[in-house]
Amino acid sequence: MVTKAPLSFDPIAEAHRQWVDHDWAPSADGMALITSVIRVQQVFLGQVEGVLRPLGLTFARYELLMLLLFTRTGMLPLGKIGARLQVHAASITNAVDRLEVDALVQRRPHPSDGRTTLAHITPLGKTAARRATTQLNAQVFAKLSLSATEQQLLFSGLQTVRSRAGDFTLPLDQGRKE
Amino acid sequence: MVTKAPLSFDPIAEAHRQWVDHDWAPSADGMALITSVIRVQQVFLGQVEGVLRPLGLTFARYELLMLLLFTRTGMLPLGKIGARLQVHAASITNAVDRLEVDALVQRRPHPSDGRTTLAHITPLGKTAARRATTQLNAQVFAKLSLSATEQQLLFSGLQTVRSRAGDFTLPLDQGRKE
DNA sequence: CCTAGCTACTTTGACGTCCAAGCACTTTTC
DNA sequence: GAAAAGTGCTTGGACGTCAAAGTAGCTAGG
Repeated sequence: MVTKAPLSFDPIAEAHRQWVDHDWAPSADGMALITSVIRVQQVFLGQVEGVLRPLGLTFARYELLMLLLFTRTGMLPLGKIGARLQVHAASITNAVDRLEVDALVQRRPHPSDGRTTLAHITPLGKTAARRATTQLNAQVFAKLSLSATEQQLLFSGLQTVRSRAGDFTLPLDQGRKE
Repeated sequence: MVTKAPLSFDPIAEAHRQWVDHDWAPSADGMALITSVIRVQQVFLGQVEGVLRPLGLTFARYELLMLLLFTRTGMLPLGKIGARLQVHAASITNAVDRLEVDALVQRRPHPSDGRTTLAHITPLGKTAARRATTQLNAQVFAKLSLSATEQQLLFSGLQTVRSRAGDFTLPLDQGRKE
């Protein structure tokens, strides 16, 4: 987590100032926003992994486990998992490999399509996923130190970005409020 | 960048629904927000690195270069760089190693403190940094597809998160608006 | 002085991500 | 039906991040 003494100024606001000083003002806000998202991700991911590490999980594996946990049959083709989690197929292969080593997931051949492999969550995997969720909820998700309004605003703005990035297309024009 | 066909629903909104269904409602918003930030970071970073790759840079190295570029003397101790960019010392060592291979940066001994190493940006490094900035500004930072208001709102919310995470402490109570 | 304790940086190792290639198994096409 | 094209997963390589351990060099306390 790096855990250093805090700076006495906001480094991103400082970068924004530099951008304006260098006549890049039109891009300054965009730069600051993108840099902020990257940094906040680092902060959040650090908190999440801090909770998961003692449980022998990482966020990538946790997400995969939860996806399977929420599935009626407890299994999903690796390809679908990649589409849902928005990660490269190679990353899924990697994650499933490690989950399989820990016996939290098991690979199974697809009954009708020989190319496809299914990832199936084991009882051990379900237990691990539930326990991790309990801890994440208590130690991270429920303590964001942001007002409900702020959280809603942030989520909504980020949803717009995701939507425009082509992550998904909402049936209606939700996710936007002019 | 993954570049897959978009889903017909928002996967994070779906996860939020699952959280509520499983009686984890109090943590659902936090989970959704954190997951959103992690995903949006992936999107932004992908766009940025897409521009930088042809230039032989990564975002980590670009940030380091810009930090040096903005310095009067063009040099900074590795430790300070780590503090400013909020990354682990080992990551700085790694980044400087690679930048040095490309002759964009040069390591120099600190004049008075034998433990400290300075990273000094070369003329080649300055050129690379400026060219990269021009492209990033034009192709990414200036085209965020968000209204100025939305950007401002997002930035502000994220700044609050960073501030509360201990990244920095503002002299006044800026960065918050109740 | 000289040892004990910091500090600053590097090294090594574990993971995650992506890209590019390679394989094997469909599906299409003629 | 056999070749061509497409799909799904795995492999190997390049990078980035962090944690932990190791190595100099600085700084205090006795």
